[in-house]
Amino acid sequence: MGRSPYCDSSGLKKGPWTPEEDHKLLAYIHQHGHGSWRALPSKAGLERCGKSCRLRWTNYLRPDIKRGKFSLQEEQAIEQLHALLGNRWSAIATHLPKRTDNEIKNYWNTHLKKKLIKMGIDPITHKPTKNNNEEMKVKNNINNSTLSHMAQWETARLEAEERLARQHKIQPIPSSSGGVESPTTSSTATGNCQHLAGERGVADDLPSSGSGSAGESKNYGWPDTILGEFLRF
DNA sequence: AATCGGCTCAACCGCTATTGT
DNA sequence: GACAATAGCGGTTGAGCCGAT
Repeated sequence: MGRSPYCDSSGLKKGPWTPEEDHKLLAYIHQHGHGSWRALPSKAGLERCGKSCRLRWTNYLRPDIKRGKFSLQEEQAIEQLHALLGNRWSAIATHLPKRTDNEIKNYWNTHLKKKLIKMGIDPITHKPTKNNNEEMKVKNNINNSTLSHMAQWETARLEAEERLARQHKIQPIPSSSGGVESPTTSSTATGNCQHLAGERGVADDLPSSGSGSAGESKNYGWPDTILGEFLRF
């Protein structure tokens, strides 16, 4: 495939963003939306590639981003979602409103992974690395059976959502968003999560097995009841 | 005060998926 | 259907900060 390179090397700036650049990007997006990221930098007067602009916006400048320390609840949610979804950070991010996949990924790599290792838990399998005490075993049995169930559910749900998305292309549904959501967040994790929250009927359409492609890590909205039950463990 | 090492996190890179022609 | 352009994802890097020595 003729894929364009990450950034044309011709004089485009790299590295940390300056406040002026942030301001230019923000001002442009507020006025016009991002439209085509590829075309945005020249229109906004930025010497950056579109990808860099998109990253800056989604990971830092978006108004619906919460920054700062992760709460205990968020931390537990990440641990449990990671046990279920693996390193699918964007999928995990859909369940943590206002957190970006990049932020969650960083937090996982710098804090949670180490914490689990310290506790004698394999951060990949989420199983005890050695024979821990009986209490741990019982706890993990509960978790594993729950997670296994949830994983099946998740796979099936992905397929259903995929079908739903295809239907929407044919027959677009009216948008119900009304919050801080900028016009540019339509394809972001948070946006999709909120969007799909109103489409939970898809669960009724669950197939028996699935092969949700790895790349399709968008649109993970869980029914609150199930997610709530899941996060209790 | 200097410097060393570990940690954090914003940003980059390479890839795949999706969309358009 | 083939190809090109674009969007998005996950892994990795490196600059800057901070505490220990």
